[in-house]
Amino acid sequence: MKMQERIQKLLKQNNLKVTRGRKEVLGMLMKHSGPLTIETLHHKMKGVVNITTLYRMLQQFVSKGIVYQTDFRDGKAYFEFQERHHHHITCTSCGRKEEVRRCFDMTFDKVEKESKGFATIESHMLEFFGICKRCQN
Amino acid sequence: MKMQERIQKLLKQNNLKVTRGRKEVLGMLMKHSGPLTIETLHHKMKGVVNITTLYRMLQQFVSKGIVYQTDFRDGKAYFEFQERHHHHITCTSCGRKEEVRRCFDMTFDKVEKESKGFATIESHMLEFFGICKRCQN
DNA sequence: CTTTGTGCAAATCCTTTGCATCACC
DNA sequence: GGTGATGCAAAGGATTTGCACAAAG
Repeated sequence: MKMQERIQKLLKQNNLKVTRGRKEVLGMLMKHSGPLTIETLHHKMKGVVNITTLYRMLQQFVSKGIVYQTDFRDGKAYFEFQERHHHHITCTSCGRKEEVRRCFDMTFDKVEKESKGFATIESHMLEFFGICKRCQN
Repeated sequence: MKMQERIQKLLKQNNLKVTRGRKEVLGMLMKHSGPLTIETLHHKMKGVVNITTLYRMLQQFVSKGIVYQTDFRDGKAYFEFQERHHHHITCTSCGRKEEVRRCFDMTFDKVEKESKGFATIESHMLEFFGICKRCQN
């Protein structure tokens, strides 16, 4: 399936109107591998969407589960398209990031059964912090 | 070992001077179970430490691994003493939080071996999001 | 034509910085 | 006494809100 088709379907499935802005932003997130801040995304989308709209759009995407929101302890939110679910490791010295492909979903299934007050688990956020080889020297 | 003794030792081990503010903040974090925002902590510490100092203190504690910093996608940082390492599940509807006691460290050890550009993993952040039983009805 | 999305400007909230003073070791 | 810690005021960034207008279904 072509990307544009896929985007259209994704939006409709989630009761979101198919607007130019949403198509372009989702497209950018799909093409770009790795987490993006609103600021970076806004830069890439110059003239397409206002930054306020971007905030509102991403909030919706996250709540619908289309986009993964994460945090690297640097005071801003990061967003990434959920192509194949994965995580990251961030260097606490220089900020360099590497993708962690391993998926823990099987392990995490147990959490759902053990969380008494909860009906369902919808998502999780997992980030690793360490020192990269370059910084260790 | 008494709490005050333990705090003193913890600070010295990490080359941090033993000040009244640090002792009281660490003490509060140890007594309180569950993650606290700076704002809440500041409220509890009224007259003891300035909010700026609190920010600086917590930054240090986190970088030393004494305190666990996490994020619940609500725009503020949360801090918790690392008594026994654990995680949380947050209701995306009402914000209710439950402790997730299960520890995944054994599983996560594999990540270290697989992260080519990284020398060590120092910490990780893991949070679950879902719907609590109360909100499901 | 109704509902939902968007842009703009302003407001709000969280966090950091600079600098002078103070306290621990 | 010297280094690191603290307080205060101000600055800096990220995110949200209100409202009028525009676009999608």
